[in-house]
Amino acid sequence: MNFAPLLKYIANYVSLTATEIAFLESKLTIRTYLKGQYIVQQGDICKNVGFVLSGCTKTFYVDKEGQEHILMFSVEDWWTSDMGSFITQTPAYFNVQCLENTELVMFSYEANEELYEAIPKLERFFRLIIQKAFVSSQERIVRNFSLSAKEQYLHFRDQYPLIEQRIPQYMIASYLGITKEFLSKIKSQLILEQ
Amino acid sequence: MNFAPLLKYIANYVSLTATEIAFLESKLTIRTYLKGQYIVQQGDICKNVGFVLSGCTKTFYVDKEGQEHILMFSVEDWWTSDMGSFITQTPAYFNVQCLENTELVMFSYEANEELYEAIPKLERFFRLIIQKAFVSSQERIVRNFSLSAKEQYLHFRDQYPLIEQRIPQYMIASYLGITKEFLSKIKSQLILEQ
DNA sequence: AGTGAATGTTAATCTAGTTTAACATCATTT
DNA sequence: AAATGATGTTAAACTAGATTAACATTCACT
Repeated sequence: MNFAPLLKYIANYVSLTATEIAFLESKLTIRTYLKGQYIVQQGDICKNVGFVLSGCTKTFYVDKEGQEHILMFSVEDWWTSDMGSFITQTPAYFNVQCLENTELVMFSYEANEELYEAIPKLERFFRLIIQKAFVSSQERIVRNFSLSAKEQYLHFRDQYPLIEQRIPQYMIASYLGITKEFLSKIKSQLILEQ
Repeated sequence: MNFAPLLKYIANYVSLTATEIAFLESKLTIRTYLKGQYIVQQGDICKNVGFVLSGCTKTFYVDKEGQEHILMFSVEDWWTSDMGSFITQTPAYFNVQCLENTELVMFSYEANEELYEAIPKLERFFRLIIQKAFVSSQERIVRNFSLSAKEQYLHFRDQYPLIEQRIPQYMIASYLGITKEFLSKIKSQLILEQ
């Protein structure tokens, strides 16, 4: 059970005693999924929030035309879940699927509640990371309506250079909200421009 | 000092004792702004999160072309601030301006920190409301790339029928990420369709 | 009541990004 | 090495929404 990356991550926000760490670990589980497996499917109740130890997932939504829209990718040291489903324990709107073999630390709904009761510092920890997630979600909304597709792609490439290498281009197009054909055009334009 | 709407709102999430309420109130201030006044300007450090008692604000971003993009409206029982600036105490990205005379309960950064220390239930409260804000921000991203402008307008009208009455149409267009001319076209189409 | 500013409408022209469809490349399995 | 499926490219035709510009309406103030 390798909780080290999670503990290091938490230590950026709050500091836990040895006893608290032991209690925390006792409430968590580690689970591995194979490439292609679903962690959550649209309509499920999302029972866990996962912290990625290794691998990569995509969170996406299939619209009424059957089109897939990718909301986020999660790699090492990121979180993955359908937060809406998790917090209200109602059917999920999103799918979460593994793009690689993926190892996760699982925080179940019940474990989270117990952890908040027992260790208020963890409530602070989650408040802090959700605040950050909220802010970056808002920033993305702004980018959506103030940047062109090309500018958004450049921003993505800039901000997540490592993710771009690991993920097929048509999924990046879906994340950016454009077609794979248009992303291909943008990339060939960028090559000409250099 | 009329904190009643705030206390009622908080009671939906956590229950406070009379002593806790007294302490909370001692850390808060109420401030009124006139229509047109700025609560936060791009570049300021956002010192407060405001809870709207009455009135209405818009949170917007001015892009490099000078175009204004409205991220949210806040009316009674909603929150208003530049959350990114507030949590990191760095210069704001957004402007917050009053669309009506507006009365706010102000939570300063320092007050918030003291409140979290003194009353862990308030840390829970903020965690819960930020979780909700994060989820609705994600839902908006999905709508942005899976709905047409017309569908997005109908969704807005459905979800915020009262807000639509109070706000000029060109600001609603800005919120939806379309031009006022196109929103006008959509509305005349909808009238024909009936 | 009349004037100017703010808000809203209409229509023509334009463009960023979509759709469709055919083809190219790459990786995996047999 | 051939075959299959997954991924990526190119180009032509199309469309949702932007831009521009002229005009209409409503509001707020003297």
